[in-house]
Amino acid sequence: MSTKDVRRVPHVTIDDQAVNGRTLLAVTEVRSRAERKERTRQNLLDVTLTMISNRSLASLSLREVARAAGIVPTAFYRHFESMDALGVELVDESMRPLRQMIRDARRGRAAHGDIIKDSVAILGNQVRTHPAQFRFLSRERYGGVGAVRRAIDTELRLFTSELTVDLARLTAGADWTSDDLEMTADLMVSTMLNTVMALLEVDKRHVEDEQAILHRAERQLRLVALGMGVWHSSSG
Amino acid sequence: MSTKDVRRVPHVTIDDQAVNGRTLLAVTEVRSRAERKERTRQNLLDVTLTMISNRSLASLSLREVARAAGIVPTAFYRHFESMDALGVELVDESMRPLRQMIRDARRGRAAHGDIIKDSVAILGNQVRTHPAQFRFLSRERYGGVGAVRRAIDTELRLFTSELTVDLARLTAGADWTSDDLEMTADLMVSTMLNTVMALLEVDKRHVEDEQAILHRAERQLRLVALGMGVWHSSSG
DNA sequence: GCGTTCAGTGAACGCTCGTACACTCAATAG
DNA sequence: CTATTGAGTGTACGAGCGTTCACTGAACGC
Repeated sequence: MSTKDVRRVPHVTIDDQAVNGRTLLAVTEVRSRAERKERTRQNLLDVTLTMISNRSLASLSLREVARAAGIVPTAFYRHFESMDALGVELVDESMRPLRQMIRDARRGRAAHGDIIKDSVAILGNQVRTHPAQFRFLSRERYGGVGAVRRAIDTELRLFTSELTVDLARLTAGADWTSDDLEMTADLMVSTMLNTVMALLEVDKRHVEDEQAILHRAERQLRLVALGMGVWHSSSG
Repeated sequence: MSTKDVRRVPHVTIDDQAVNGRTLLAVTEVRSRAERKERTRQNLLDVTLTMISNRSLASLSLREVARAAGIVPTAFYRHFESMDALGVELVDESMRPLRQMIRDARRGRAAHGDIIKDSVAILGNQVRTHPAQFRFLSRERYGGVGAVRRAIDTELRLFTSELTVDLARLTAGADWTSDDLEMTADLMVSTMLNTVMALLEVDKRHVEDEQAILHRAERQLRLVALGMGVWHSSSG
C-alpha cells in the first residue's frame, strides 16, 4: 500500500492534543464537506502568515503556499482567485487582534487611572500574542501589492477615527476642533505603529529590550498628552 | 548593417539637451572605460529605482533590471554580486536627500524664528524633489530583504541621533536626560516618516492634499514641542 | 606598436512558475 | 439507491528565472 492510497480513504485528520499533561494522538473524523473546505482554506491562510514572517507576500508563489498547505497547486483556485485575493483576506484576518486591542483598551479605561500605561501594556500583549499578524500588516502596509495596501490603509483609518472619538470624550471640556482631534489621534496611532514595528524587530533578543520599547512608547504618549494640556487651536 | 553592428563602433551616447529653450541631440563621446562602467552602474541603480515605484524590490528580477538598463543579464554581475547587493547600494544613494535635509534644516535654523515650519517645508520639498528615493526607503524599510532593511535602519538611527544632538542644544537650560532627548527625537522622526509616507500616497491627486498633510505634520510637531515645555523627567 | 584587461555578449543549463485540462471519488441531495 | 456536486489530483505547457561558460573587441599600460 503506497502513501498515495491512504488519501483515498474517508477523510481523517490527526491532531496533537494535550490531555492530563500527556500528549496523545487523537483521530478526528471530519464529517461535513463544507467543514473540510473551510479547514483547507484556513490552512492556506495560516501557512501564508507563517511564511510571510521572513519575506514579503509578493515573493511568495502560489505553488509554494499550496505545497506548504499540503495541496496541489490547482486546488488553490478552489479557495482563492489569486495570491493577491488571499492577501486581502489575510488583512481582514490580521486586523482582528487590532480590533480586539481597542475593545480591551475601552473596557480597561472604565476601571482606574492610567490610560496610557494600560493602553501601552495592551499593545505589548497583543503584539506578543499575535506577532505574525502584526508583522504581516507592518510589512505589507507600504511594501505590498496595491489591493493589500489599500485594505490595510482603510482599516488603519478606521482605527484612527475610533481613537478620535475617544479623544473627543476625554477633551470634552476644552475647545478642541475635530481637525485638531484627528491630528492628535493620527500622531498617537503613528507612535503606536512605530512601537509595534520596533517590538517586532527585537523580539528575538531579550525581554529587557521589549520593556524598554514599551517604556519609551509610554513616555512618548505622555509627552503628547502633556502637549494637549497646553494646546489651543490657534497654536496650529 | 544590422543594429547589432552599431554597438561594435566606438562608444557613443546620445543625450537630450535643452539649449536656449530648444531641444537638440548632442552626441557625447565617452572616453574612459572606467567612466563608461560607472555610467552603466548608475543606470542599473536608476532603472531599479524607477521600477521600484510600483512594486517591491523582492519582486524585481535580475533579468528584468538588466533588460531595462540595456545590458545582458550576465553583464549585471560586473557591477553587483546580486540584486540584494544592488539594494544595499540603493539605500546609500537614497539616503542622500535625507542627509541633505538635515543640512538644509541646520543652515535655515540660524536665520530666523520658526524651526518647525521651516523643517516641515524642507521635508515637503525633499519628498517632492526625490519621490522615488523616499518611496524606495518607505517600501523597503519593513517590507524588504534583511540586508536592505538593516541598512535603512542603521541610517535612520543615525538620523535620530543627529536630531537628538540638535534637541540637546535647544533644551540646554532644562534638565533633560539623554534618554528623554532620544525618546523625543524618536517621536519626531516617527512623525516625519509618517508624513513622508502620507505624502507619497497622495502625490497623484491635488496639491491641496499635500498642503493639508504638511500642515498636519506642523501641528503635530508643535504639539510635541508644547509637551516638551511642560515635561520633566519624572513624567516618564 | 602590442599584449593585457575587462565590460559586455549570447547560447545553454536545470529550475520554478502560473495556468489549462481531464480526471477521481467521497459527500450530498433527491 | 442513484445522480450530482465539487475539493483535490496529476500531467502537461510555455515562459521566465539565476547562473555557467566560452567568447569578443575597444580601451589601456607599457
